[in-house]
Amino acid sequence: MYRIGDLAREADVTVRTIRYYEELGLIDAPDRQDRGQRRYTDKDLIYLKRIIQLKSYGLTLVEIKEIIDLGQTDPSGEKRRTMLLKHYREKTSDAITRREKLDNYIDDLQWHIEQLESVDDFQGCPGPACADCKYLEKCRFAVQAHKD
Amino acid sequence: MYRIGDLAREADVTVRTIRYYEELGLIDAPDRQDRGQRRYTDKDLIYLKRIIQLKSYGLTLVEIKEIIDLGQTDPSGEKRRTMLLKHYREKTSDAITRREKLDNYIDDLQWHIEQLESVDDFQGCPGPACADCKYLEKCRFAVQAHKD
DNA sequence: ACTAAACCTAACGTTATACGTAAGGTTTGG
DNA sequence: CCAAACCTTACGTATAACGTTAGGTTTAGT
Repeated sequence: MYRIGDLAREADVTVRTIRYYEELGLIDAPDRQDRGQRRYTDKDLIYLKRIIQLKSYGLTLVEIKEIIDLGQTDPSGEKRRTMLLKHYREKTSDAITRREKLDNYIDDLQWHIEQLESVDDFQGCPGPACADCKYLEKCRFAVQAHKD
Repeated sequence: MYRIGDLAREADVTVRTIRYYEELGLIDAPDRQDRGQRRYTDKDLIYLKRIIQLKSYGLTLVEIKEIIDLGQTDPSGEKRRTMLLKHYREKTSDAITRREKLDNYIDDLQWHIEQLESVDDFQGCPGPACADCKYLEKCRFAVQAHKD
């Protein structure tokens, strides 16, 4: 049994954060001892840590709630399972999209680094130096690609 | 020569956005015709598109400004080149870190999907069903890994 | 020469996220 | 018994990236 302060320490968040998550419905309102203080179990700690982990993946609290809510209702329906799957697959493809963008970004930085290391007049960019820049194609592509 | 509205259309942003970027120092204040309207060149358009591209990579306007500022000063110093390289390398490793997190997230979603597809009592999770869940290890790891 | 559309500056407003913080009172544990 | 930890309510905060008036000026086409 943890008191709220203990739970906060274990999960490395503030007490306010825990109450806030409860308010949002991210975690269940726990059992209360006699006259009112919250008491948590290990299971609660695991849930909380999962939330924090999802946050570290870049999800917002609202998105996390969506995921949690899907898992909460209707203890065994097949429809529900299907919905969950659909939802997870959407999340996955969103994430993959973001990943592709990140890859582009890293690639972009990469050739800028290469360019900096190899090009002489690295400050005249873009400018006359473009004429014989060996990264010209990537550069143009990078800019043009934005047009969709 | 573009007027601000033309530039906005070409880059698919609003006029306000362009003025705002100028305010932040992301783009140069362009030459003004006689009595005050902004006139832009193709070079300006390229700059603007590059900014938009960097935004699409998930950078904030402040981060974009940092990158731009580095490229602005001191037209030929070697120190500057070194700094730029350092900065770009930092950005790269930040991005790689983010990509790793994204990968974890995708992986996480992936086995949740697999679990949903194969586990019977997918709602008793976590709970007694954990005892013979074949994803137990990943699950525990996912939660524990958060401790750092 | 006229006029509607486009432009100008200045400055306040907006939406969203994720809590922080203060106030005033109650519970708990050593 | 008392300080530390807890409780609720509710207002405050910070940042981001523009949106939106308001009130006036410029420009381009007829």
